[in-house]
Formats: sequence, structure tokens, C-alpha cells
Amino acid sequence: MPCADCAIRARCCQCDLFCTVSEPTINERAQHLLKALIERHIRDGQPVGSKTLAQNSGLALSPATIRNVVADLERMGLVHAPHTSAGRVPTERGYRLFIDNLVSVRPLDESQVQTIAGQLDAEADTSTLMENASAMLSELTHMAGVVMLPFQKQEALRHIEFLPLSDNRVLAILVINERDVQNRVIHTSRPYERAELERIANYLNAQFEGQDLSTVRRNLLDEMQGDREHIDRLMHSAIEMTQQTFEGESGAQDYVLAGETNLMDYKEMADVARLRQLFEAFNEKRAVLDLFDKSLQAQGVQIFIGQESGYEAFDNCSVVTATYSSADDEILGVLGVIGPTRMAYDRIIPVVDVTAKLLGRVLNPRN
Amino acid sequence: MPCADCAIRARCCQCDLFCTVSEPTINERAQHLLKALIERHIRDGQPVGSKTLAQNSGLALSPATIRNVVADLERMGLVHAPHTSAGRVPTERGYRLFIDNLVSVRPLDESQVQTIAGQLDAEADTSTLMENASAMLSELTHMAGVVMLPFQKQEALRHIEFLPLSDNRVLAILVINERDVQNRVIHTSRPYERAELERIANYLNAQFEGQDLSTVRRNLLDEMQGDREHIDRLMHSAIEMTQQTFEGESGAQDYVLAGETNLMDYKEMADVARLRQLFEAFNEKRAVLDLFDKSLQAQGVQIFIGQESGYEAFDNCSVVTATYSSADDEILGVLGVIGPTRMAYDRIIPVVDVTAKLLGRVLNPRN
DNA sequence: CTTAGCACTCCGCACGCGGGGGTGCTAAAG
DNA sequence: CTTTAGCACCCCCGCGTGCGGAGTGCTAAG
Repeated sequence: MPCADCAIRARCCQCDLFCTVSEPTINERAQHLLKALIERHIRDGQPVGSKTLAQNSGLALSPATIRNVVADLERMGLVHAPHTSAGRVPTERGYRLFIDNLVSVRPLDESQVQTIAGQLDAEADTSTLMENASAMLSELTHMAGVVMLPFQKQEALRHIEFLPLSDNRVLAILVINERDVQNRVIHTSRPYERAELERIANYLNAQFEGQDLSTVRRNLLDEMQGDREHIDRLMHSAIEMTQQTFEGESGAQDYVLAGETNLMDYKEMADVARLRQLFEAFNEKRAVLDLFDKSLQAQGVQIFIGQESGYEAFDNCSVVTATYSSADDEILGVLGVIGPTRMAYDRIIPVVDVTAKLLGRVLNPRN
Repeated sequence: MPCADCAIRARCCQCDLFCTVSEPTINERAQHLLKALIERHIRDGQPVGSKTLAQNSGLALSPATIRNVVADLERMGLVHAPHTSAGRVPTERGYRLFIDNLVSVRPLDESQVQTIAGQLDAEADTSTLMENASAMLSELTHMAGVVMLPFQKQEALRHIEFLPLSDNRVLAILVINERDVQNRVIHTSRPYERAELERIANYLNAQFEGQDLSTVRRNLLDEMQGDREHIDRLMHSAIEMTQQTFEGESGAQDYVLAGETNLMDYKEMADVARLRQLFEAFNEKRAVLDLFDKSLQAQGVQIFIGQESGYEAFDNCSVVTATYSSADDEILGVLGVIGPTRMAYDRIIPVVDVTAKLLGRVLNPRN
């Protein structure tokens, strides 16, 4: 149930009312107690007992009453007792309910926002900007910060250039979107002279400058398919070049990770085998990329709790993401943090949210 | 005492004799026992007692005798008892002596060498080659593999090109050494037209192609200093470009790390706080770069044991490095592995050594 | 429906104990 | 003088035991 104001998929700070939609069987009191329990557990990390809850919840109830209610919550799978006669700990379902309906997000005050904004230097080039944002996220949250590089929905060819190397190899340099430069070595069927390569490049530049990369590719292929016999040597070479240059292109997404080592500080991450799994996932990148890709589907803040991510490496972890967008609301990319499921969501959510918004703003004048 | 044959700073496989130079007070028998003790400890990781040693050393001695000898070794600081009445564990000094004089390096057999060679694809570009080598090192040793990027002693300018961007920014593209392409955005004092930039590039290319980068820079500065008033607009612009382009260049060394997570498998690394320190050192890069830089001073295999590295993060770790060189014995760079001090040096040393040699060979035809 | 009371359960910790591996010393043998 | 057997001793480690604390579920009364 996203808040209409801020698009955060959680109870928002302004409309501090209990939402009673998602689990019809849970009454207000039970929700309040669940909220108190989870908040308490997030604070000190220990199972929460009925007595603590009685003192802490603000409701004037005896421990015995609370025990009854909490027993109900356990039956619903929202909390769980590590052993008989211990307090209760939230389950993933509990956290889910908490985040969707209960959490009171604490907005950052203006000075904090200014601090974040100050760190995001509009003058810096894109990649350092990403690194700064990532480092900042990890700094502010004491967890791991991730910024996915903005994927260029349309990559406009700005300029192309070929340089001959030795042994039938040609260096292709592509300038894309005024900003990114890519280069790769391509292997050709025969040696090319510099002059010839220049002619090819001139042709391509004249023909395709400003066009979308995929369009360029398609057009070239079309021409080749179209009237095969009319292809002159130049065109043939151009096609050979372009094809090879664009090969294996498209969707080489990547992200910037910072502060992974912060995660080693949490006692719920003390298991070295788990840690290894997690860090290997960071290296392989697949899991993170997949999750962040999913987050691209919807605008705003999204949260994956524990096994919801579908990756074993992220058990006991939560991933909080937010998309960042251009001024005209086109999604440019995603950023977020990864940390133990037991994290201070009320603080983390706005940090991620605000950072995303500010990054979008800084990035905006560019594309 | 490097072996004359293979330049490995350790006892070599061919000349399997005990070296008696470095610590004059240690007789052959004691050295043999120290060797047996360390080998045993490397195998099973536990303190080695006199009885085990008696059965295992090959010498026909009673435990009591061995106790006397080992007590001497302890007095010399070569071994250490974790507590009274436990077996002995090698100290760093012990490992040092072991590596310098005692270890019998087991050469890789031909098929293993072939396997390594097969992984190093001469066709691949430099950076993937580095990554492959690093991954292979970590694979073969189950530790962390590091390859320091070959630093170009002389970077020959192959081609330079400028492209105008918006807002007084110019994209400079440098092709260096037939292979590496660098690009950076530079901020200029005024907007430039494409034609103008082309003229500047043409001038620079004509003037300086094939020359060393630092030479280019120096020459340009000289010209500017020389007859300041004769500088035409073109030259001035060229200088502005070059200066900015080369700024912050030089010595931005970096390395490729792989398999760090392997280190989490060792029980001597079980302390999470230590792990964190280590991984932070990997992120900051300073420590590794410094050590590898030191290794550049001498050809061949070098080993830093525990605190010898001078970095707290590497306590309980050893770093085994080897330089790789071109055919004319010019050192191109360093690679190596990082793992717990208790590692199987007899296997690790040749793996690092051979990988370095093969990498040098593959890299050679390039520069 | 709420609450007090009660019996019960389980964890965590301290304590004690025994066994095993290993040492250092001493004295005897080579 | 070196080597070796014997012996007393030491310390870690694992295990069982007992106890206090925290918290629960149930029951019966308000």
C-alpha cells in the first residue's frame, strides 16, 4: 500500500494511522504490539518477552494479556520463538507486514539532506558520482551501498573511429552520448590501411551520427541484406567493423559496491561460511544485478526481505532499493543498500529514498 | 640464499642439501627436525609434539632427544609452544629460516605447466589476461590471487584525438602502445570547434607520434617556456590540451584481485574482525600495492611472512610474489598470492613462479 | 476479556572432574 | 658427553551437573 504522498511502499510519517487492509484478522492492538515488538527487536537484537513489551508498548496491558496476543501472532507466522520460553523474534512475514503497513518512516531533517546533497558533486563525472553515492550510502547506513550504473536506454552514437593495429587487428573507438567512450580491438579478415579506415569512419559518422546504436546496427544489416550485390568494398568493410564492434554489447550492466566490510560488524553475520557466500555473490554480481533489475520495474523504494530475494546468499539480509529518475520521471537506474534483515528501516528507507532523488537531480542535466 | 639455478630464494629441488650458512648455531639435525616440524604443522595445522616428530622425522631418535632439540629451537625463537605442555608451532622466524634454507620446492610437472599455459590466452587483451592469471592463481592455490597491472615504463603515444563536448569540455582520447586506450574529459578555457580540435590533434600526432608520453609532455612545456611570445593560438591550445590530458596521470597503479573469499575457508582466519581488516586493506589497495612495489626491486620469487609485511592487516598472512619479465629480462610487473602464513610453500612457490614466467612470455610480444 | 498465580521449560554459565597429550627433569645407559 | 627411559606435572578440552534467570502456557478468579 504505497503512501500517496511519497510513493514509499510503507506507512508514511504524515498519515500515522494503522493500516488494516492487508491481514484482515489482525486487529489494531495486535498490530500495535507487533510494531512495538519489531521496533524493540531492531533496537537490541534480542528476543522480546511479554514483560518488556508490556512496559514498552504504551498500552496498559499486563504481560499475561500480551502473551495471549503474541501467541496469536505466532500462530499467524508473524513472530517466532527461538525455543520454548524465550521471547519472540519477527519472522520474514512479520517484517513484511511491518514494512508494508506499520513502520513510521522518520524523514531526514533538512540539514541531513543538505549534507547528502553536498556530497553529490554535480561537476564530477558519472562514475565518480556513482562511487561517491555508493560510499555515502554505506557510510550513512553502516551497511553495504550499491549504485547500479545508469543504463542508457538509448545510446546515441556520437562519433566512431578506427585505428589500425598490427596483424589484422583494428582498434575501434566509440563515443556515446557525449560522455562514454568505449573501445575494443576487433579482428578483421584482412589488414586495413589507415586511410581506408578513415574513409569507413567518415562514412559511418556521416551516415549515423546521433542515431541510436541499435538503429545503426539494424540499418547496416538491412543494407547488407537488401541489395547484396551492390555492396562496395567500403560498405562491406563498414559492416564488418560495426558488426564486430557491437558484438557482445548491449546490457553489460554493472554496479558500484561500497562498504561491504561493514556487514562483518553485525553479529547476525558472524557465520563465516555465510559471509563467504555473501561476498561471493557480490563478486559474481548476478544476484545483485537481478534484484536491482527487478527494482527497475517500479518507481520508488522497494524492499526485499530475506528469502524474498530468492538468493540463498541473501538469507538474513534485506535489500532496500530506490530508483532514480530524470526530471521527466524516466527511470535512469537504481541504488540501494544491503544489510541484515534486522535493520533500522525507519532510518534506512528515507536515506535510500533521498539519496536516489538527489542523485537523479544531479544526474539530470546530463543526458 | 637464492638458488643459482632458478633464482628462487629458497632451497631448490635440485640441490637438495641442507644449507648451513644463515644460522651458524643450528646443526643439521636441528634443521632437519625444524623442517619436519614445519612440514607437519603445515599439513595438519596443529602443534607438533615430540612423539609425532620422532615417528615422522625419519631420524631414529627417541622423543626425549627430540624434546631437547626442540627446546633449543624454542630458545632460538624458531618455534613456540602455545601453552606449557602443548606441541610446538613455527614462529615467523622459523618460517623465514624454513623458506630461505629448508623448503624443498616441488616443481610442477609438465602437464600442470601446460594447463597453466593453456589458461593464459595470448590472444586476449591485457586486462582480461590479468584477470585470468589472477583467477588461476587463486584457483590453483585456494588463496587470493593478485596480479599487478604491468606498469608501462615507457608509454609511447600512438594516436591522440579530441572531440568537442558541450560547455567548454573536450573529450581527449589517447591510444598508447598499440593497445591501451585512455580517455578523459578535460575542461577548457573556451569552446573549441571540431575543426580546430582536429588541427590540434593532427599537429600533435605529426609531431609526437611514437614518442614517450613524458617526453611529449616535457617537449611541449619546453616549447612553451622557450619562446613564449611566438606561441600561436594552435600551439597554445595544444599545450592546454596536453597538459590537462596528462594531468593526474603517471603511477596510477592498480591490481586485479581474485578469490579473496577463499581466505574465509581457513580456520586461522576465523576471526571476523581480522577478516574485516584484511578485506578493507584489499579495498584500500595501499598495502598490497606497497608490498608489490617492493617486490619489483628484485627479480624472481619473494615472500613476506606475517608481520614482515609491515601491515597489521597481513598478520598471520604470507604474501608470495614473483616478478614477470619480458624476453630481455626487463621487469614488467608483479603477481602473487596472499594466504595464511601456514601455507604449503613447496607447492605455492612454484605455482607463482611458473605463472609469472608464463605470463611474461605471453605478454612479451606486445610492448 | 483481562489478569494474577503457578508450574514448567530452556538457556547460559559456572564449576568440577577426568583424560589425553605433551613437557621438563633426572638418572641411568651407551 | 649424548641419548634414552621413567616419572611427575601441567594444561587444555570435553562433559556432566547444578543453578539462576527469563519467559512461557495454563488455569482460575476478577
